[in-house]
Amino acid sequence: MSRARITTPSSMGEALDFLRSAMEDRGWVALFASCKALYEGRGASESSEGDVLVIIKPDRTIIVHGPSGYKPLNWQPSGSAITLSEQSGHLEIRALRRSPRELLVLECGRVYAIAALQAPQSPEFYMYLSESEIRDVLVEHPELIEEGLRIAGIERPVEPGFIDMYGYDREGRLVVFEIKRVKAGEQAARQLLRYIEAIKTRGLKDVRGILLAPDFTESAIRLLELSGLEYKRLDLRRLYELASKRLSARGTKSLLDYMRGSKE
Amino acid sequence: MSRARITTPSSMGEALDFLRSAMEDRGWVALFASCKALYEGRGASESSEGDVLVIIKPDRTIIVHGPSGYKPLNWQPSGSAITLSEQSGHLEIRALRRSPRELLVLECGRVYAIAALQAPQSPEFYMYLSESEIRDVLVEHPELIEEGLRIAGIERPVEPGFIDMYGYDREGRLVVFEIKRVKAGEQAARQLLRYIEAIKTRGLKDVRGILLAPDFTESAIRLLELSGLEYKRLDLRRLYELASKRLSARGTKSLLDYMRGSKE
DNA sequence: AAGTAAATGTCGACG
DNA sequence: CGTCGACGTTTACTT
Repeated sequence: MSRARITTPSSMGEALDFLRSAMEDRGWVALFASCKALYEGRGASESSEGDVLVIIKPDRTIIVHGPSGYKPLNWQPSGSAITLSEQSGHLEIRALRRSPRELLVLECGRVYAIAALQAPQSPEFYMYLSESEIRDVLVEHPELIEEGLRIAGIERPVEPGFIDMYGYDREGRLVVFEIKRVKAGEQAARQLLRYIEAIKTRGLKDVRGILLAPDFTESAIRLLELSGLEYKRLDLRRLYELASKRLSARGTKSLLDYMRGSKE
Repeated sequence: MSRARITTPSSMGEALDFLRSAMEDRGWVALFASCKALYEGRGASESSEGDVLVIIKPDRTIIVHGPSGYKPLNWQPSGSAITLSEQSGHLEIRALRRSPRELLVLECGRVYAIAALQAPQSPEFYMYLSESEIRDVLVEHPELIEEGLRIAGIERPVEPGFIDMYGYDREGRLVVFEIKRVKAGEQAARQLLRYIEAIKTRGLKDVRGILLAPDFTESAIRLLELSGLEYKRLDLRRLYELASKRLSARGTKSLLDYMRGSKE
């Protein structure tokens, strides 16, 4: 049996039946129709009838797209209660959200086509780079952090856990790094602080600690400055480029290869 | 004949043909597929393979939705140049935006279902051609620009961005083309000039630059003549006729398909 | 749960 | 082509 089903329904009853069965059991629906939208909630809107693409996702997010532009004409977020019915020759789709109370009603005069997909396998979408990939790039390009830095090791076990990366600055002082792939919060700052204090209690006084992240929360910066620690913003795009180069040098096709386009 | 068409393609070639013809005349497309997404531009992202819904709107907005949430996983705004191709059993969809320079590449390993809707045929929209479609026609019909011209490549990255198209004239001189779908202004002329200067600074002196558009502003023409560049008016009606023919002739692997491949 | 800041924010208006 | 402001902003994170 196929996971995908499609139809160009010849009647509203047929369309309704198809939609009902498609929406059972985590169904996913794309519906081309001519319809009118009514919305009431935080704002209010009413549209004249026109061609739209209605998407219903497995999590019951509903999105109504017009023929142009990035933004949907109407939508209702995940978890809204969707009910289908036939009203005097029209297919009516209602999506109700409880808090805040918002209602979206679609009145479809004509249904051109419906496609449905069962039980989607979600992509493990990840943005930019993993923490270890960032670290690998920084090991090869310590100048991105500061001039004269020499990386000496990674994943070094210390009392409370593992130090992501460490090295020595141009004056020979030990520098300990904590790397975060996403915005670093107070948690990350505290983690670095613990490592630094653990090292200092072992007698090594002249230690620098630097938190590396694409961004920092206010509270993280406050704690770092209070504790005499440092932080340095990472340019993820730059890191991404270098990581791609690294990977393509190993024969893995990366986005940069696509961007290079045709070569002669 | 119905405005809507649907298919659950049994091969990538079939999917590609369906998509190509669906994208004629400001068509809409909804595509259920398992695919991997690569994006680089203002940000950068990469996803593992997973089920997504790809929407292509009549204005060439492309939106990639995952199985949950309001926000798309990836997208490219209206007017981006969308090209379709088959790459070693994968369906590849590329959407290129020039300013800011952003590229989205979708590698679909499986295509579950495609639904397409033909937009209402108001006369002005009937003649709609995207920049990439104009370029594709010109690649196959360089004689529309001048006799003896040979097109050598498209979407070539150069310092400031991407060259739309380039080739060699009957005397073997390199010719760089900038294509505009609408009336070309000073901006477009400057863009071409930047490309030409970038190439000249690399040592290649004998380069021609030609701006291609249905019309030109006075200031654009002034700048072009001042800079020793050329311009050539495009006959959109003629291009449209050829584009329609191109798309209706399916299954024929064109030069474009080879050029889109990363190497020869 | 409420408040705050970022986003590939998008989108429109205006100089 | 910039900058400014609004958005049913959404989303993630802190309090």
